[in-house]
Amino acid sequence: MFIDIDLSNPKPTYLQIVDAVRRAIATGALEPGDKLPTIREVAIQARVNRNTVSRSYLELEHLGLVYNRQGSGCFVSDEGPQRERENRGSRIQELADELVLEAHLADQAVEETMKIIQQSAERLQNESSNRAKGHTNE
Amino acid sequence: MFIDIDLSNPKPTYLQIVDAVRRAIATGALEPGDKLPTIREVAIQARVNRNTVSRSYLELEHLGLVYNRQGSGCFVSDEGPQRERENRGSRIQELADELVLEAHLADQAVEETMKIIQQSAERLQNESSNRAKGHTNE
Amino acid sequence: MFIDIDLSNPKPTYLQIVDAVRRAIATGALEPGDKLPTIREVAIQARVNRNTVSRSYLELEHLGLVYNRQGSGCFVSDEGPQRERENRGSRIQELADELVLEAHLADQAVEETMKIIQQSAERLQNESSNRAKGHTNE
Amino acid sequence: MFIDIDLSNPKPTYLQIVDAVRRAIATGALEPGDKLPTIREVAIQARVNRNTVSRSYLELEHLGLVYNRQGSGCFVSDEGPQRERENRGSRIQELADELVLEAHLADQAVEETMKIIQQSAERLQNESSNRAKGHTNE
DNA sequence: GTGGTCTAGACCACC
DNA sequence: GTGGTCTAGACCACC
Repeated sequence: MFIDIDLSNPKPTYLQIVDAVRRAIATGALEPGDKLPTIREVAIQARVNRNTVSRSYLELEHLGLVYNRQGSGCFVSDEGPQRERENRGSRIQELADELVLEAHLADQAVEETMKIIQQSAERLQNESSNRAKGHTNE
Repeated sequence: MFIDIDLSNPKPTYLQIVDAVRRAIATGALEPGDKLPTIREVAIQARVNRNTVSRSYLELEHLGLVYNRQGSGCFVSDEGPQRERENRGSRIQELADELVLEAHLADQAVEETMKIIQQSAERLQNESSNRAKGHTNE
Repeated sequence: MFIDIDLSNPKPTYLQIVDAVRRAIATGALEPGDKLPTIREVAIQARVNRNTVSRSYLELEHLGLVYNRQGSGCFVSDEGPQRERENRGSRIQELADELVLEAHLADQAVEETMKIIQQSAERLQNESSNRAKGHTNE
Repeated sequence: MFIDIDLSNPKPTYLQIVDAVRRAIATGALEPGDKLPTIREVAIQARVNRNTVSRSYLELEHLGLVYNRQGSGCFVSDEGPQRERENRGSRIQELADELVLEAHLADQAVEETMKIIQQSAERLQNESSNRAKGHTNE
């Protein structure tokens, strides 16, 4: 699990780490019982302060996705993948509602919003395939 | 500029006021240099405490949309309309990107996401027309 | 009196106009009884909204430097130059105190602060002489 | 981090708290990811209302120095120390430029401005040492 | 009259 | 327990 921190991203660093782990759990890259990289390892790899990673792991524990065992590390909980699916469904609804509201306030037609979604999806598609190629060549 | 506070709305009161002003700036109802209603006026009209309105105006100042002048009032800044457009445009883009990412991680087809958007827009439409009827019957 | 608005300047536009007029009064370019350019003229020349200029003139009246006469225009008050001198003395003290405090908080030696003041003064000197040349060639 | 509120200081209490935290970040006493004392703790220690501290923490979040997490606490952001340096550096430059301009308009020689800075610095020095003695005698 | 600050006390959401 | 929001009421600075 490589975590790529984008400092220009307005999203706080610790949440970017949380998202990366959630994604790994959602896709099955991390399964129940799997050990996450140590805080120290993530800090070095992502070039952030250890405190920040510690904060991310605490957040993940609060979400019920992992459990931290002092001395041994951080592990994906048995309920992790299921919780992650549940969290995500309501998150999607929230985002959709807020997006529709903002678009409405900007006097944007629903069709225009749909177009932005479509373009965003294509961009994600391209990035994914590029990343796949990049990783192959590493 | 009439501000209608919806107490059943989970969005905090002070943010509902912020949104109302942002909308007025976005639509051109409020132009650079225009004076906003005084904090006391808004408090009475919207039936909220003066402190709550004060917090909204502070937030609007932090967004660079207005400036508050002790002894004179609150005025739309020259950069207000432009900032508002920028803020809103980038906010919509951010939301769309995050929505698409979450949908992708949930293995949701783009068509499904579109459907959720469509339903959310219809729900907003219904709420708006119900609110309009309510005002007519008052 | 040419007013040059710098939109990239964090200082609000209306305050930039206020400062320009104060400067003109301080230097004697505007004397008691002199008529200021009309709001409309300043708005066109400085490329800002008329509301903004209106706000600046109101502020100048509050400072006791000018008086606005509906239908005839805005004039420098008799007490203008003196009030301006008084305002400026206390303003300099305020700025010096805040500068020293910020420098202290940044662990900056007084000598370093002095150097910054010196450089700023030289920069102002250069700008002034350049502007003088520019105006000669106009 | 002990926060000493000076009730005789014209600077608002909530800004005195903001300054104390900024200082801690500037000096490295608080590092990215570090948890600030809770709002309740600061309120008790500094003998101010919880709302006042809450306002300070909100301001610090607007400055991009910390992030507040409901249920967890307030943490220094990864970009905190850098933002703090930038904010302070540009603030000092702004103040110096404005001071020099005001002094110039008042026909004040640079030497005179320097003297005012020097006196202000000595006054601050005396206040600090008096405050230090006060604490020793408590 | 205008916005700015502060307290006391309450209730809330998330944890 | 943590921060977030809100009210009621007070006093202030600047106007």
